[in-house]
Amino acid sequence: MKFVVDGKSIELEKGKNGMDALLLVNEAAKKDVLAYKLDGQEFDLFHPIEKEGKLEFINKDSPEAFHILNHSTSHLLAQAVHALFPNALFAIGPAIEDGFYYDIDFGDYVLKEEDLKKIEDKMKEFSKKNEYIIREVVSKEKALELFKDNPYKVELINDLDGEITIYKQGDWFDLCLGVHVPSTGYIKHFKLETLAGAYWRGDSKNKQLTRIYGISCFSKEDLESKEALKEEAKKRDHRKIGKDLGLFMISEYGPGFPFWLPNGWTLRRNIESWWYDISDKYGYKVINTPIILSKELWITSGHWDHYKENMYTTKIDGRDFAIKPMNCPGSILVYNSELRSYRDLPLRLAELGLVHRHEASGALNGLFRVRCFTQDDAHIYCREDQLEDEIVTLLKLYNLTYTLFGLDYSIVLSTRPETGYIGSIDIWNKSEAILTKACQDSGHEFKINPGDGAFYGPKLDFKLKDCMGRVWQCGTIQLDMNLPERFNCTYIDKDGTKKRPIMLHRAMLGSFERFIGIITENFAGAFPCWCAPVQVKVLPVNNNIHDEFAKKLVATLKEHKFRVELDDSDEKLGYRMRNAQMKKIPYTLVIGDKEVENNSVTYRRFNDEKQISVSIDEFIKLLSKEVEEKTLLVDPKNYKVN
RNA sequence: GCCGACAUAGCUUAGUUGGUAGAGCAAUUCAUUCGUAAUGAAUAGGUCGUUGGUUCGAUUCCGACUGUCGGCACCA
Repeated sequence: MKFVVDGKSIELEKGKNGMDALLLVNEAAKKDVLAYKLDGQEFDLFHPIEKEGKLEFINKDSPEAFHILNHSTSHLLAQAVHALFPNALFAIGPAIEDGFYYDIDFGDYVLKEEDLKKIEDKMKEFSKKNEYIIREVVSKEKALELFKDNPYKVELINDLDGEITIYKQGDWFDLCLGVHVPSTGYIKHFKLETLAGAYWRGDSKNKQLTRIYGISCFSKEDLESKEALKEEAKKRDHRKIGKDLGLFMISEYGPGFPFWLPNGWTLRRNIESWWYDISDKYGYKVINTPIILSKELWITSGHWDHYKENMYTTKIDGRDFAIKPMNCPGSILVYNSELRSYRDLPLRLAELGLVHRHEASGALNGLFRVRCFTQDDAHIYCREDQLEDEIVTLLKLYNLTYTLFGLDYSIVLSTRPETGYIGSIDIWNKSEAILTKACQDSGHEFKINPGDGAFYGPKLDFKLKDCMGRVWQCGTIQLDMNLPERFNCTYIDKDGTKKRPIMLHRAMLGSFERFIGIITENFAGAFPCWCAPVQVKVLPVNNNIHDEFAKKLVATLKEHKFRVELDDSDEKLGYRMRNAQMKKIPYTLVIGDKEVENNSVTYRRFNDEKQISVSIDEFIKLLSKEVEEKTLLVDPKNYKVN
């Protein structure tokens, strides 16, 4: 057999079943090879091959290796569970982005957390045996016979056509496509993490199985660093930081309805104030529409048909009303309230719209998923010839916004679904072309999801990546050919005829609740000076001697609209400094004899031990500049939470 | 909504064959007035989520409810 390795062609003698040849290659390459790729396709090390091609090794350092190892670990888990619970029925056990899981039907037995330890120990036993993981091709009939006692596997097999493969290790075997590590001895450093419920085939009509999540690494260090990353994420949890910093709370009297506390509301007001500024600058007209509107409006918009189960309703004077779950119909009523000329377009109506949606109780999650939230919504009504400019400007605006909060992002374009769409193909094609070009020109990471658009138009989604590498979907830009039709929106064109405007929905932050949750975790609560709830803490060294000066300083800073607090409590300086640092306040000023004498301040910036003395005027200048330039307080990527 | 776990002081939490609870931080008072991440002492603070049941007796065992957490489903 001939392979190309590192650009060189090598010839190998084929062994009994192909594996010897590859083990030879392995030997020759002197690498820790788990599997290989031939012309880009992955194969097990023991998978016999007959053809020539470009051969690449998958060794432990390659990006595919983690996936393969975790997949094999899920098999090891199944082997162990089978040994301990012979009646358990196995469904599916794939590798996922950060580990693996296996969905198992334990019958009437309720698996306990303690059982995980037992299973782990059993897995270690099997790992020590270091059994080969052997791939075998069987006929569909043979497969159905082998798995006849497992209805899940039978269902899977019945959906399969062509080659059916099973993988054997010792006397355990499982239905699987592969690829796997050569033997169970490769699986050494793993942990079973959590138990969860999951519906068979992801359908809530089906039975719920027990899902065991785990993670597997090639070295102890890797496993530990992955665990550490999770610990780090826990420390940044916005629910914890929200409590520590007094940002928000959720009462049991209002599940999913957050309360904003003074610090959180200040933070939000600052972001809102920035949002109003940027909206003015980018030519938006800001409006506000009622949160309760009659049911007929929601019938016209189509929301009633689709989402009535998730809408809160009420009766007023015997007439049915609903609390708005979206702002678009309100915006459209504003658009339709006047006769519009082509000269009026583009009309950009923005709104901080408070919406309510009845989310399932199990979906609620801190500020990330709530039942009442404020969207930074806008609806742009424009002519077809204006669409491109609008999109290009929007992309600029989005870029500026996400950069401001230290968030990386990528763009996903979802295009026309195959069926069930409305509007002319012509407009779909044109707008998709405009969206594609604008995204490509923006130079940002950009992907297309063909057929994933809504029935009423194509959309761009913005996937934000925080410093922990987690991805959040916040911003969207959606073209809508549906609502302008339903509400009969028109404008009078140059030629005096009525035309239908194109409607764009857009939200950058998505919702303030969710977005503040995300940036709380991204910054770990160390918000940039411009939006930080408290910007400056003033600490007099001796509150008998320096208090007067400190109070005057606080008053001066307040005159300059800074958010300042004085801490003249009866505590040592070190203690008060500690508190200020723990509250992640950008600047802590220490006022002692030196400062009083020189009419100066000595400041310490958050997360920095340097002490710098400057005159009060210089400090004001410095702070103003930082607020003006909206500098990040910490680089989220490098900031380690205590 | 579904599967599972959890619920003890403002916060973090200890509390096993069932006999009504301890601690640290925070708070209050007193002393201390201190130069950059925790000064000391004292005091107060708990229907052990709610509610039924078992029991002579329940924070502890069982059930229901509410809420939270980890997932699943859902997310216009």
